[in-house]
Amino acid sequence: MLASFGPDTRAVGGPTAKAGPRGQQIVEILRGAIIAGHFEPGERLIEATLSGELGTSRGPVREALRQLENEGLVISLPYRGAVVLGVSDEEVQNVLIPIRLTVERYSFAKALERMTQDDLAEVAKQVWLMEQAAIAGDLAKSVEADLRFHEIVISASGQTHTLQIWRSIWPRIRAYFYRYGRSASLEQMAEDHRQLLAAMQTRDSDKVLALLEQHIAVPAPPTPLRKQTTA
Amino acid sequence: MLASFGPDTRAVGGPTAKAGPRGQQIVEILRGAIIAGHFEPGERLIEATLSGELGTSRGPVREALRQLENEGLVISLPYRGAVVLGVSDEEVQNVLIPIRLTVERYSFAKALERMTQDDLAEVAKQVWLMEQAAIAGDLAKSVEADLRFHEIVISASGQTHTLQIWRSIWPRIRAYFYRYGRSASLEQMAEDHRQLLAAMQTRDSDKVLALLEQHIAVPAPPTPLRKQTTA
DNA sequence: TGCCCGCGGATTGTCAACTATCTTGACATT
DNA sequence: AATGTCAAGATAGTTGACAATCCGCGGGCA
Repeated sequence: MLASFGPDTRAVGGPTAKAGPRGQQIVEILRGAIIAGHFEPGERLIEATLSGELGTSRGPVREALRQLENEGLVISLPYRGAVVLGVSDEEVQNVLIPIRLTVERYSFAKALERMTQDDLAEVAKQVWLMEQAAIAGDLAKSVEADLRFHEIVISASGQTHTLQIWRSIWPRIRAYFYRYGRSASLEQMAEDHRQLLAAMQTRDSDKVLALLEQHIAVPAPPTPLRKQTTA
Repeated sequence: MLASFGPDTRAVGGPTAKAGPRGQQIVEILRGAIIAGHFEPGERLIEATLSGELGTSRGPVREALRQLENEGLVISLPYRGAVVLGVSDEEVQNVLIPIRLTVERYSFAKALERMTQDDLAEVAKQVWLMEQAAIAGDLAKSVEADLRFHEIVISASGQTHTLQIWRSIWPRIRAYFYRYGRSASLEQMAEDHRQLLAAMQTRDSDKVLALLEQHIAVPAPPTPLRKQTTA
């Protein structure tokens, strides 16, 4: 056990992780801890232990582990507990990122026809937040705005499965970049999204898709330093 | 409620669906019922009702609904229950099938380097079962062998996330083809897999990938008869 | 008439205790 | 020395009762 849950434990997912109608908070706490590297790949997560540390019963913890399993951050072995999964360079390059591209290409194209001015305003808000976070050097807030930017657009496309798949892919990619610090600069990130937003405002489909590919395509080639296996 | 669960209710997933260390059977029963169309898209699934009909408590049913949610067959609304999801032609063509292609291309290429003779023998067994099922006109058995064929190969590739993603994509595609009867003939299906197996035995990567694309690519263009929405 | 408010039913969310199953290690057997 | 067997501990799986939440509906009020 590498992580500790004090009262100051924060999910990466939100500014005030306290919000949440149920023990969904637990999902965010655990996801944050895994993505931030407070758990090592291969580490075991035991329901009873976690529920004790989080001050709740096993029910919500159980549910949280199920969701993390769907997000690919954890795998649960019957009567053995859940173990934290790693992500290999290879799978990110060959599977996760191509899938993300497929999902987002379709979503953005679809969303261009359907987004209202209000939707675009909401997207613009995230870009602004991202710029502020970049100036402040706040990685967590940048990532949060990034997440929302894409989720707003994909939601606007109105395609249930597409959104659901995106939500199951994104945390793994995020964990990968967090763990190996392979992110572009915050400024570059904000700039990418600003251009994307500008193109969306003009409803220029070709331009949007070109920017999108560029944005999602992996910023740096994999450096085969560690032989990272998935367990 | 359109479905009834008698003692003869069978999951599509296996010959003897009784097997299973836990109420995982419930997942298979419900998945089978949804895919077979015993539930209409939009129909509500209530934990208490299902647990009563299935002769168990709400816990296992709850867990089953979570898994079905990951497989995209169901979506669960807090304090409102779970509802059965539909799949649109558009999402299948533009998202689900491209993702399946990405996953399987990578898996087959990877598996070619790693599969043992025993693995290939197990694949050959599925082809044989598929041929027998085709002769007998047994759709369920054909699909079962199809499932295993691909799962064996993807497992052999040893990529955790890839396998997990495939398992979350496949049920939706299966539900789509079941609902709209868009499958190729059983004979054609068996033939596809026989050729695939033959190419794999020669470790001819180009040939395998070419056959794979052909096999997965949608057999017929979507007929825009019903405006099928996802809920 | 039209709108706000609160009450009641329906449904999931949470909990603590109980049960089934697996894993591990010690010990006997060959 | 290798292997089979059993018991104890650890862990998830299951259950039934209770709490929290949401939604619709009907009555009161301007």
